Amino acid sequence: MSKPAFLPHDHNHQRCIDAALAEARAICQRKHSRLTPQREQVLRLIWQEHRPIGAYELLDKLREEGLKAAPPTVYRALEFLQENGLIHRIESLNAYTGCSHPSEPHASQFLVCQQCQRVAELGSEQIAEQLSEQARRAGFASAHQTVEIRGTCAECLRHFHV
Amino acid sequence: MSKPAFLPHDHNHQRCIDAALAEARAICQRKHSRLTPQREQVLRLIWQEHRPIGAYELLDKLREEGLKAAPPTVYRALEFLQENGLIHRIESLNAYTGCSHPSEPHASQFLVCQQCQRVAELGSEQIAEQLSEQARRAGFASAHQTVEIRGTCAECLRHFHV
DNA sequence: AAATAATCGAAACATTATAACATTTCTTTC
DNA sequence: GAAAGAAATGTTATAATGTTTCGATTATTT
Repeated sequence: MSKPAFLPHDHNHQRCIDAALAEARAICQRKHSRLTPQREQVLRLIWQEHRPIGAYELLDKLREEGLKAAPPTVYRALEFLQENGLIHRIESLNAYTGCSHPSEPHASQFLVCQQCQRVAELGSEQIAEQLSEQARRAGFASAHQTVEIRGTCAECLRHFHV
Repeated sequence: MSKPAFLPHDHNHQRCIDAALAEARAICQRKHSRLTPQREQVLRLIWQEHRPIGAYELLDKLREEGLKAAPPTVYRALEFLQENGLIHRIESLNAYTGCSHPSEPHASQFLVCQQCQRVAELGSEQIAEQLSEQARRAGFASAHQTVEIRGTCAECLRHFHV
């Protein structure tokens, strides 16, 4: 995978959304996973935000779009999207964000900006390896890593002199 | 700091508890932080478990010990203990665990066993450094790292052949 | 002792997540 | 294309986690 990237605040985000949805459709078709209209709608709503979005925020947006949805509706969609690698859950925020390169399995470490709330994936296999290795030295067999770094992104550093 | 350690399942845990409480009292005295009876009680209850414990579990235990406690009682104590580096919050479990070496500030990565629910601290400055460095290359200023590895500890690997 | 700050009590409320079970829709098989 | 089975969705209720607010109490300082 490529380098981590916080896109400029003013980039054309519609392109991100369109690309993400197209990629998701392709992936699900390949895997015979059923990206139903509802699931795609949730994925689109997630991508429409620039920042991780909570389950109940999603629920509100679904309702704004006319769907008669209850919490399980959202959580089921989120579960499907996670299982298919299309979104990530940010544990430290209880929120969900679109995966920026869902086509290949990858290590995922997250940079979470405290100013603008945006998230970027680091995706360093090296770090993932090293974590697994250090764990192994303690006799521990790693199954899944949660790596989230809070801080300030480059753009916010410039703007706010934090 | 020293090597990460899952102690044997059958170690004398009372010693861990006593040592942790003694160290906590010393630290708080040094810092003029007020380790009140309630706060110490919460810390003890956390150490009495071998695994991370949730806020509401703690609440139940406080009540079992005769305290008339409400959620804020617990959360305030947890906040104090965290601020003073005496406990850690495990984000992926929404639960709290005693810090195994509170006297010195340290990097903290956690190994979380899915079988026995116990947690060990990795404490690798090297990994912490590397994460900060990778973030910095993306122009990102790190403030806090959450690193949690789910998997199976050595003892559970032997016992359960997972 | 009075003033100030820190801690605690209590009630209400807010947020996040799941359980249980009925119904509908899609897919497969005949 | 009809029946059977599997997957997805609807619905209601509830569990689990976390916060706000405000008043009372206790500790510390002056």
